Amino acid sequence: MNDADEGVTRWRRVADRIRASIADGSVSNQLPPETELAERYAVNRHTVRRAIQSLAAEGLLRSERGRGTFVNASAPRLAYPVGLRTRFSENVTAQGQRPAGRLIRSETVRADQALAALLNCPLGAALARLDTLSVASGLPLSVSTGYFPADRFPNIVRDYAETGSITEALRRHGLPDYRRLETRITAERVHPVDAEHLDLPPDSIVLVSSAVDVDAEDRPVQAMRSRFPADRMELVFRL
Amino acid sequence: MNDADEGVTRWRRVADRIRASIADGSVSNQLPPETELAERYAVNRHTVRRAIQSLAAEGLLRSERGRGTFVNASAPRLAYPVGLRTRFSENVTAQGQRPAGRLIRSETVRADQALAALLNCPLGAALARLDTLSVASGLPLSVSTGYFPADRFPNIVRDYAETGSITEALRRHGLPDYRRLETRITAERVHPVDAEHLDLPPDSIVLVSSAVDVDAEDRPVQAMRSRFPADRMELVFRL
DNA sequence: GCTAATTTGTTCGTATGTATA
DNA sequence: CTATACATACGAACAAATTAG
Repeated sequence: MNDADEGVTRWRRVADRIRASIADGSVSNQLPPETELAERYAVNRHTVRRAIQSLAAEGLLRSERGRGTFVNASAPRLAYPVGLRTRFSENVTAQGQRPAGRLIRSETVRADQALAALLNCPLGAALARLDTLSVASGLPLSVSTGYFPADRFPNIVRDYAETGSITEALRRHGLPDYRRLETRITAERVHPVDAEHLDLPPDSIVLVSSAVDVDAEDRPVQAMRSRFPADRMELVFRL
Repeated sequence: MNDADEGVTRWRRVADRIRASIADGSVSNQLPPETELAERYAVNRHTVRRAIQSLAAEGLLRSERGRGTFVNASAPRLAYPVGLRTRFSENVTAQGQRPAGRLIRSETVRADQALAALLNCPLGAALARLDTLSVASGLPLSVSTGYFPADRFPNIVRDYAETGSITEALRRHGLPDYRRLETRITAERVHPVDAEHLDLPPDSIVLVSSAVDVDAEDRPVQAMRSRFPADRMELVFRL
């Protein structure tokens, strides 16, 4: 406890030394066991664990029970273009992937204040809620919750289940085209249910995209809220 | 600890009970002390701390040394419009806030592969790197790292330091206007240095916006990478 | 396929430091 | 100044998952 203490806690100093050993390449893939690190840095195993936890929270490390602690390989993110005519299937096929949409859940709900405002419909109006999972080449890319006016799109659930495509389901209701009005982006920790569908660890980060699509007459068609794995995806806006 | 164990760890069960006590309103502001919770749930104080840590990571709780543990009030996110002519100062003033930009750090670097491609300049070209902090009404909104061709904007650092505005600094170099070419959005855990500047807990989430601005002749003016606190901000794209 | 060793995860106990009321 | 409350740190033991033999 006497060496250049500087008021920095031990676990931070351990974390810094681990970070440095990765930066200078002396550790590239797997870290030594916690017990060994504890001995090397002359601290308790708990202190090492606290340091590793901190680095894992930054995304630098990843611990696997029974196996060890590993340096995270940072794979390039998949670019997902968002624009006036955002279509999932077009985006994916443009990158040489096989798209697929699967219905997770559906129900009919009443429009609350927020949904009524977004969809420009009366409070309490019947809405079809569709929870869908988008997959490209076996890798889950997003889970989306979409709300559609039930009177205008009575068979949206069946049509989506049959085609796996919102675009196609809407076309069957006589809507040849629609466009994106506005997209709001934020990020948060993944909801446990979404983590299951997206095959993500429970402390992962998701990009949350909230958007409204409108038809040619500017009437709202759907309000949707999509969650993307932040470490696999990048949303690209070209203006 | 024999009741319906289900193989769920104790700290998770404690976390669930705390979450429930918040959801049903029996705890609205401050949590009881850790020692009291430990006694109430018949577990060690460490187990309570592990549960609280988990809920804090979700953003539900916030611990303050010497004071206690509090339920986080979820404030509505500040909307930050992004478009062809994204200007920090205009965005902020439009919402009745007082904008301010402060220079954190600056240096001259050589363009690596990625920067050369973004800025359409030779590999190894001199670039001015500016790290800036944007604040509105005392609340830090973003940290940005911008790269500018050093030959074209020799005094960018001084001009920014004097004006606190990139727009104004570029104007002084004879560039009356510029526009946003493309914006790429993803999210990640905050870097410790950024956490300091943004006044964020070390495990927070930041939205990362990577963009290139170009002049009227489509020549790249700056490549920038901005980090926004995800729990305070929402990026809005209107197309 | 089974067992033992390895490695991370959880839980207790105890003590001390540091910020706040 | 004292009491309270969260933060750090050590030690010990066992559980759970994986790997090696």
